Amino acid sequence: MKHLPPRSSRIRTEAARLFAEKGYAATSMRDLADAVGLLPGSLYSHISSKEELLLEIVEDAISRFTGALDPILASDSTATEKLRSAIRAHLQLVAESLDYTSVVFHQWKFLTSDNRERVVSKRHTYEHQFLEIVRTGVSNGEFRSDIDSRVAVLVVLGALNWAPEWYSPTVSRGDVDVAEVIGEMLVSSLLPR
Amino acid sequence: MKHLPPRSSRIRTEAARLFAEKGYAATSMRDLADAVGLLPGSLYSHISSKEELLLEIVEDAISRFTGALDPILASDSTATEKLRSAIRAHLQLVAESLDYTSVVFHQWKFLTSDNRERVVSKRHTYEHQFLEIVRTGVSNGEFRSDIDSRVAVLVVLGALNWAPEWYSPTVSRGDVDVAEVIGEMLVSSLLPR
DNA sequence: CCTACCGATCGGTAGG
DNA sequence: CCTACCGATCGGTAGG
Repeated sequence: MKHLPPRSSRIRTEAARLFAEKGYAATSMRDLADAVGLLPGSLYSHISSKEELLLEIVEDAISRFTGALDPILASDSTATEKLRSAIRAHLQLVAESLDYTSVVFHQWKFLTSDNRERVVSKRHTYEHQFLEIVRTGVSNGEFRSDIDSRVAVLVVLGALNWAPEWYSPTVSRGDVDVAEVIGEMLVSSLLPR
Repeated sequence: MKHLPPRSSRIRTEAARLFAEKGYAATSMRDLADAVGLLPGSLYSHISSKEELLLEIVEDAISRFTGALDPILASDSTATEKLRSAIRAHLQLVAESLDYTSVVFHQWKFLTSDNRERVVSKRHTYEHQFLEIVRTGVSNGEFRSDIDSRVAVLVVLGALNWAPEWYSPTVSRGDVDVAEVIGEMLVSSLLPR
């Protein structure tokens, strides 16, 4: 019988689940306390505030995304291969931690002032990593040049960011690997015809 | 000097704006009352409840989307042309009514029981309209057959549903028509190579 | 459409 | 980590 994870990380996991499911604003600290088996006030010996909890979840999740892209960007693959790897890595993270991903993409708006700005800028970093791949591909002729690179990134990330809404371990259990299909579609959308 | 729209429709417009901006749960009836220049209690002579207001906004918006696809599906164009038209129509609606679109895609989760089920089923109808286009294209050879049609629809709608996050009248004021670029990318992603 | 108000619930804290 | 509680705010209503 394994021992449970330390309470504070248990709290973060449950918070991510609740924020993903009900939304940040509609999740009360009492909901969270129930989920981890504490009384509401007791949460505050482990966390400092509700928003701090959201911030930790969001920053942690974004770091995983940007971190997964670093080795891909640093590799000496073609832009086409890099884009395909980036898409695969992104969907892998989505599947691995659906709740965290869902929170980072849909709940970051509830952060206020400084917290919000920091997160927005980290998200821009992630978008920029994709942009770099696309731009490289356009300039060396791998990708078609009649498509604006920034729009391309928004389309690709749009399709990917929407994935937590429907992507689930079940979907990928079929005989086709859904992530590969998505990657194939999105890469194709950029290849010259 | 034009006269203002009737108060009840003004309430719905402002509600859509606030729900889109702050989220449904985080928008209070007091926020809404302030926005339309009434006292909180007075709202209830025009609407029956907060959720009813959300339901009206969401159902109205979905109807515009499915309604826009009807003539496209009924036309005798090729699947490729239909898909391109559907994408254009979708983005047109997004640009025209950003708030309503944002609410329909991100706030429908706050509907409860019956209301929620009705809305989910209307959204499925919309997805099915796209699915029909893609399936037709696959079976007559216009679209590649190695891509699962359902996944294709989720990718296309993912990219489109994400658009309210960044798509704005400003974006399309450049020398390129962003909607055309998106359409070109998404159609290309399905063409045989 | 306002006045005046309801009970319920919110995030968070003091003191142990 | 619990007991006991805070002021603020919530969606909504009765009566005019």
